[in-house]
Amino acid sequence: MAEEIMTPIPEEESRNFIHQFIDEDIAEGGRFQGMAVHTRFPPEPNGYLHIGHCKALCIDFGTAEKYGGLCNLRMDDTNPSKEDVEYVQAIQEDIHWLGFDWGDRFFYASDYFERMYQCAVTLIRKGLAYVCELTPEQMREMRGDVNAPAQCPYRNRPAEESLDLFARMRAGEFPDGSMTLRAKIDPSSGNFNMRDPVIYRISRAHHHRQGDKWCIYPMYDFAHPIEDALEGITHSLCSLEFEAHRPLYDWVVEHCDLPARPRQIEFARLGINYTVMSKRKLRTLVEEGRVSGWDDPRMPTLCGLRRRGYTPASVRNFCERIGVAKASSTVEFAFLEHCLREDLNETARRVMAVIRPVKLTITNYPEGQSETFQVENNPNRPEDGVRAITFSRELYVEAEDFLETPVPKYKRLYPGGPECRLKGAYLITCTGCKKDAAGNVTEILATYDPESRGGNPADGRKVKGATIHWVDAATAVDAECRLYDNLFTDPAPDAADKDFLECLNPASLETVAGCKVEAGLAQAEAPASFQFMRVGYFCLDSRDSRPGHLVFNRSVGLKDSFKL
RNA sequence: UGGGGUGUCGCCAAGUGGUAAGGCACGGGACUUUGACUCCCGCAUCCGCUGGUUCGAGUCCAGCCAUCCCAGCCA
Repeated sequence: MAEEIMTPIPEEESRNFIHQFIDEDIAEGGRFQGMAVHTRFPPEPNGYLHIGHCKALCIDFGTAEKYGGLCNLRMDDTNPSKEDVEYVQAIQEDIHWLGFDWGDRFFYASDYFERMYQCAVTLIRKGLAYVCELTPEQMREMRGDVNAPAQCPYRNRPAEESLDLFARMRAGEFPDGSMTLRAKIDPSSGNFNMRDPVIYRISRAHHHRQGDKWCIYPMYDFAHPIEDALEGITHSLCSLEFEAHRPLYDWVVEHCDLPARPRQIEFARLGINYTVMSKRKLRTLVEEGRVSGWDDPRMPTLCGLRRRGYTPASVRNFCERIGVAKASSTVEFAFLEHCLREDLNETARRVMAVIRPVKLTITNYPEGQSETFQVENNPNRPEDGVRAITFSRELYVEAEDFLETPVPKYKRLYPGGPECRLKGAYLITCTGCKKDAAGNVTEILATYDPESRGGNPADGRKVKGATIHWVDAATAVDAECRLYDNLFTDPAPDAADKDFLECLNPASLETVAGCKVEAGLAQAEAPASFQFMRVGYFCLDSRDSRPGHLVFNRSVGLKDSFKL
């Protein structure tokens, strides 16, 4: 039992700059010394989660776990005009699919509206907020510039007056957009977020949970730190674009008499080449019908990746391995594919299917005869068992596995070519082919060695040719395959000066009919991923579960199969 | 322009003053009942640039260059 006496190699502690900050915070003399680390994942329910959110999820949940703390799930629903319940459910499902668990800590920012309102009143009383009647245009004009501070004729409105006006804003006395509550901070700050930012606006949009209870809604910069503080969050991890908002975050934390003092730390969001990640752009693709929906297998959404055959483990592993830093980066799609291949190679069942079939006749195999072979489902996992496949005189093989005149180094079927192995069956030698009037190969002819059952030659000789996949023509089932490729042809469709719709890849979806698959595969339960002999990985479409409808990841094909 | 960030191999990314980890990609080889997988080997004399401090700098200092974000009553 050598493995029992071997001391386990400790997992390499993965550390990033966030961990360093937290270590300092909880160390003696730190901001949160001795306290438990508490984080949160705060999606706005205005779209589906994508793989970029998985990175945030890994950071939020991962950081809490690393420090033995907790991570809350919170819907950041402070802008009713963009949000919808449809997304709340989908977001939860996708997070669970990835395997993250928020326990009973599921919250809505909108549940804090009353307390946020009280915070605003507190600010007004302290002389730190005032009701402003400037129109959006006026406010923009009066925001000032480098040399000129912002101006506002209402800035010195007495607290009593603002208190009254703010209460009447809430009561619905004023039309949308006519007034705002502004924080009184610094009209001449170089950071425009601090030039008396709006913290409440009037909007009569219907809220998906609060209904029409409110007609004033808090702005993100005001609401978020309050949400965090109320939940006892110690570390509020978010993406880089909020960096310039941190002074405001801290200002709210300091002046609203909150029960906790959370700290915001920013990290670079995920970018992947050949794809777009912004919700706005993904929404455009859906709304313009460029894809079939948020769960189109070409989308980087979690539901899309799921239909494409990605496993939760592969997506999470990808997000763990790309690291966490502050330098904005664009990870190569190839790395995501690698993570999927790595997982599927270990866990996926192997199965045979022929995408572009050509008949192969074993001329010396008795007509009418048939036999059954037992083949392993996964050579890496014997516990996955075996399945039975039938074999007879007429088979189908991949059209690209035959060439009438071979190219250099070709080691598959061609007249006079090397002995090849039909995976799990017999050794065969190509003797010729039949063609139609147009010269297309319609049938490949070969002879087999009866003394090589299971692919093992009786004399133990080495096989020079390749091992190729096949299906029995008598029992194969017709299937339709959808082959997916990158949605964009341009590596950087997200680039600022580009119209990302112009970069769409017209060949991102190819439907191939007339594929031949093992009978068992066509009956399998969706969703499941399979490794497809030599050509790639595919899964049964989890949405369209009709037998024989396969999603094939062309771009996640087994690497480097012989190219003609 | 003002404010806030970032610049280490084609792509991520370690590195916290002592002489450039790792992964992906790529190239070569071995092995192989998936031309896959696996396994070996190779792949930054150099860390945006220029100076400076130091016995010694990717790591400290100064200047410069590049690039990203903000300047919504979005988040």
